[in-house]
Amino acid sequence: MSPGEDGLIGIPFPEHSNELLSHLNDQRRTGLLCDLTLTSHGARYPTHRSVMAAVSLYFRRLFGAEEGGGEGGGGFSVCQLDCVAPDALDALLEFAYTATLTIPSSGMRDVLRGAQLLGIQCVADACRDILGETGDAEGDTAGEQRPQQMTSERTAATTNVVEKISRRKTDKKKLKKVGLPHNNLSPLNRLPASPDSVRSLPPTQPPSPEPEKMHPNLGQNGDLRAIREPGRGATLNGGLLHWSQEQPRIAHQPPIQSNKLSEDDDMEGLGDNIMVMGSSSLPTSTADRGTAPSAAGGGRKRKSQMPQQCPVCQKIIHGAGKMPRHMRTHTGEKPFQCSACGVRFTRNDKLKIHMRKHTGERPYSCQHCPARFLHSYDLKNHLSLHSGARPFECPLCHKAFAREDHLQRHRKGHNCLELRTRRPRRVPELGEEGGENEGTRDHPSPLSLQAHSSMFHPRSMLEVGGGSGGGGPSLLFPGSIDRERSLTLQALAQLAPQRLASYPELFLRGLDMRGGREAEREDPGGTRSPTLQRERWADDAEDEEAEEEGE
DNA sequence: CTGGGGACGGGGCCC
DNA sequence: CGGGCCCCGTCCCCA
Repeated sequence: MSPGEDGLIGIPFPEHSNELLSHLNDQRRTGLLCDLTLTSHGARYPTHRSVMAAVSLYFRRLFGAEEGGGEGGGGFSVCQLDCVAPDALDALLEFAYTATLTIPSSGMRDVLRGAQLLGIQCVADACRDILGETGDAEGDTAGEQRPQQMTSERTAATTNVVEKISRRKTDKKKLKKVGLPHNNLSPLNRLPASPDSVRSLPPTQPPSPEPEKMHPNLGQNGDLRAIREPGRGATLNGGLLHWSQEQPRIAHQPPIQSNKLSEDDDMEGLGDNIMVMGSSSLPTSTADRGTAPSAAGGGRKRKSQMPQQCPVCQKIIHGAGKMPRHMRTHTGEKPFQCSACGVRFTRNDKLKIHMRKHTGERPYSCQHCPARFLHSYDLKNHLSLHSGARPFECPLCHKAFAREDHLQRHRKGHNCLELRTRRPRRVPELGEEGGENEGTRDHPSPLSLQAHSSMFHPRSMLEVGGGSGGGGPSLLFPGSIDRERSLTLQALAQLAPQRLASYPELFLRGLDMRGGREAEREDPGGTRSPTLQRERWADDAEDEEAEEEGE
């Protein structure tokens, strides 16, 4: 962008907001400049009125009313919130100052209650989502009306587990679109419980929810994503916040000592009263990982390091010493700063690569042309240009791409409007029967990509299943959505006959958010691989389609 | 819309 | 066990 017409130059300071929040949190911890004290059952929490007003609709109204009343915002300095459990209040305050919500599963309800009372919409949404109380994709709004007791531990565990699935890399993209959770405090039309009522320890009257109606395009995890991964996108810099400092608050729920409680385990573990953050102390062997997919896929060697479970996002982090690195994605801490340009990074190795830009070092050179690259994968991508290889083919229009992400973008953007009329030519050497040769992580087979996620896109299915039917034409298999849905539900029964039958929407959402590749990676060659399932469904659908064409 | 570069987070391997 | 290094997949941005 060129300098402004009027000569004004805007100099962005991307880290300012992050550092600001970090410093505010420091002030809160030390009690510096705190002008508001929240109390709950005797526990006192010094805080800042401005921060609370920024994050809580309740406080915003509370202080706004005061100012309107002529006190200029200088009203009371102590607010008794016995209606919010101390632990929940602590978690909410932590969220307010770090954009990261860290709570044990057992305290989820308290936090939800507190978030509702205080009008912290995104937190309430996240808690409801995890507890399975959100209105689901079928428009069930009963969740909000459902008595909390009606949601059994099993249900909570189930939805929790599924939520783990959905809380994946796709979050980053959507988070960036949504913005920081603080920013996501959308202007509510309805007001929270009135300040007075809250001050007088009022009923658990939800301030206002209906998140899905307010952000129909966000998906049910929109706010949750923002909470779970604050460091992404807008790069909230928690600054001094270290994950280890948060450990005490979850000390009663130690990370998994061993074993990979991965998504594939989730499916197995449904109904086993899994408390995600606590997790059962599973045996160290891999026997409980079901069919030991590593043996089936012949994939990479199982690393010896103990996997650890992130207390924030419950993600299993493999590899020794990787947890601090992962936690920086939550805290936004970027301790590695470029001495040349000041850009900060969460990891030292990333800074090192970044420094190549300043040194001019491009260690990866192409053997066929003078091109040189900063990254090895750039060279890899580049080499595909020389080879002309386009191994990633769109199953619908058969357009080939050299890069997998370009194919994904092609499909996600619904850029392909040409419907497949027949099964594409298959490359013989790839092999297609049985899925043994479906490709490795490093060299994914194009065949494995044929089953695109939208083959059974939950949204489209649910929309159609919701009875509208008359909406826009489906991009795939027009007229066969019901068939897809049935196939999907069929597969659901295969995946988890008893446990998932009641939660198809959650399962579908999880698969949708998760992406097949990741799932496959976690269950290579396993029978629960969504990618394989998709392939089967796709093949089934194709077979049916071929039959129809034959008729 | 596509090709290409860059950023970012996770995993494997090694010390 | 922690950390460095490397590779990978994914996403975003720009031309």
